[in-house]
Amino acid sequence: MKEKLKEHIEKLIPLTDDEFSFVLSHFSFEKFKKNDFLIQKGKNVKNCYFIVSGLLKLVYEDKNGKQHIVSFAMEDWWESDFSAYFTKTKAKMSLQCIEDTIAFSISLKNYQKLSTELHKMERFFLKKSNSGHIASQNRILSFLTSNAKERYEQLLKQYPLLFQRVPKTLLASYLGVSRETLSRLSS
Amino acid sequence: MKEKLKEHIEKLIPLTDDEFSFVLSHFSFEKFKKNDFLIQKGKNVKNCYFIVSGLLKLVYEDKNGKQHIVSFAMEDWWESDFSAYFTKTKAKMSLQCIEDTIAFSISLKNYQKLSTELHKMERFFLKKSNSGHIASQNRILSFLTSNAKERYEQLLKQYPLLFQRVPKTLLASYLGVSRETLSRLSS
DNA sequence: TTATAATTGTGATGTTTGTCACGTGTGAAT
DNA sequence: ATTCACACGTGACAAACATCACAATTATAA
Repeated sequence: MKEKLKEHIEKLIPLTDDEFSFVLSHFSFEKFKKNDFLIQKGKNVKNCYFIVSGLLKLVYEDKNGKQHIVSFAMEDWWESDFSAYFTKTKAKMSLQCIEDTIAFSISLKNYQKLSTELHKMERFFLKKSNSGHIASQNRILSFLTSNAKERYEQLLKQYPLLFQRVPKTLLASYLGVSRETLSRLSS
Repeated sequence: MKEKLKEHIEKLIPLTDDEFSFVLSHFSFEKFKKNDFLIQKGKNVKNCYFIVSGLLKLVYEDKNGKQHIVSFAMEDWWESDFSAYFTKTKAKMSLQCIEDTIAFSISLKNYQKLSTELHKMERFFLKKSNSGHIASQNRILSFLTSNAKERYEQLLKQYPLLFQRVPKTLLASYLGVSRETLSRLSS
């Protein structure tokens, strides 16, 4: 488990063993069951999570109670309701397990402490944040340039495994189309 | 001009005068005319820009030659083709002036140097990147939860001034609808 | 000024997508 | 074994949106 986190960080920033021990001391290790909530809308967001294994959905519920999937979170991903996390406000979204999940969590206090005390980690978080931003921009682009069918095919290509792991309803919700339309696209 | 940048940074991170001088030495000051390109697709992306005044569009051109607006950039914004900038690859998007524009630019080398040598600035960039990520996620949410008319009204509410400054065609391209549909929404 | 291009609105029409409804199959729980 | 929730497909219809075409107005440049 520790190795997973270490290898992940070292893809961007090499760390000595002592440095990694220091890093690790800022995290907690947590296990969750299918359907558990890591973040619940309306509540405080204590942590940001690094997913070791499992699968989650970051979900926004609109005024009509309809659920929209902002993101799937899987192995090697960092996820949270970042807006609520960083500004210490109530969650606007929920983060819920689609499968049993193992994760490391870090509180905002520890995130800031770690950033300050180990410069390398601030650099790591910066790089991660930049790639998150770029990934979101690409998703925006897919909405601008592609119709439902094309977005569906892009998703298939990018995450072929996702297909067998999550119900089509959730894929539809991620793609921004109705369940029925997605069903007709597959045929 | 300098004051604009200083005030902007100090909204997040206080700086001494000496520190700000040091920061400033990493930037260049540039002026652009309407229709000028700051970034051109297919070319290298030398800089990230802080917009002092003016208005720009970050545009992606699809395989059919159709243009899609990923973002408008205006006063107090940071903009670039971040993916190409950070990975030193060719631009997939263009950044072009809609109006005459004044900006500070910073090269990747100086961005990294500044981050390393003045810890505060790495923290500043991290905060900026986080808010950029959050803003993009909100835009994704607007595609998931809202139809063209609602997205149009949200845009109006968020940037009322934009309306008089840019042709409707560009607004339509930002919203992901056709020019004609947008025109009919307004009435 | 004059010519030319860009911007905007609007009608007609077709495509895409959403919604409602129904049926079937599957798996989990009692 | 039976019940019940969930997942999935599909038909019928309505709504949203795109595309093509044309006209009028407003910049812009020669």
